[in-house]
Amino acid sequence: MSDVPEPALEAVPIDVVLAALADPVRLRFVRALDAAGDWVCGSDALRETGVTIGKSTLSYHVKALREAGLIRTRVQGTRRLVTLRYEELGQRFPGLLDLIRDR
Amino acid sequence: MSDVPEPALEAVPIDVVLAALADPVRLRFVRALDAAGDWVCGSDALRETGVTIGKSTLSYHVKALREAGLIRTRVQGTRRLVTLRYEELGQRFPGLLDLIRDR
DNA sequence: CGTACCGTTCGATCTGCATCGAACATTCTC
DNA sequence: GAGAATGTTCGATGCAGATCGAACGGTACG
Repeated sequence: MSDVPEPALEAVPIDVVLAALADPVRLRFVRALDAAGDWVCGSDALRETGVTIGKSTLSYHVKALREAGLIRTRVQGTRRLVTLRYEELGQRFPGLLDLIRDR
Repeated sequence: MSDVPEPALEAVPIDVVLAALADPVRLRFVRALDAAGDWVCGSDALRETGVTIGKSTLSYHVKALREAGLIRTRVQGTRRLVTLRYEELGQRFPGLLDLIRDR
């Protein structure tokens, strides 16, 4: 179980969220997570995006997204599963996820 | 009306908008424009933010915001008046302006 | 136990962006 | 027409962020 520590969304300013979403790799990654809609292995989600980056870079981006309050990370064996924080995001930043969905 | 050319909002991807808003100076500037709620001189809006940057830097940011479809620029004498593109933004990116309003 | 797998951390590097100052353009005013 | 005010453009610079590879740390599984 043991989740990776994450910030309370109330403590996250919109500035940080916008900065997190401004990176093209992270934006595509978040969209992939949204398409998955549930807990998913980060490497798998990355593969969906078609973007190829090193694993250290992915780790860097996942950390950025977690600290921006966008995703949650759970340890499962040798893997890390991630998911969007749908409920909390909907409360704190209503409409945010709708904005980044395909249009 | 709007003398300075601006993109059609349909042609602007959300990526560009997010990148435009990710800069702290531009975000504060947009908030100042939103507080004004109407055509306003960019230099005056900047003064409201309390941020002090050179005029060339302001020009650079205004251009970025315009090309991101967020603001409209009108020439009035020796000045440039700017305003948020409220109606179009509300249609193309509903909830976007609400997100960046104080919370 | 040893090995393969998945991920993090760290240092180095490189690129893009924000910033500035100087020069130029435009318009208003006297 | 001269000068002041506002703003744009351009070249140079500095810095933060994205990227990589190497080394390390757990965990599953033979």
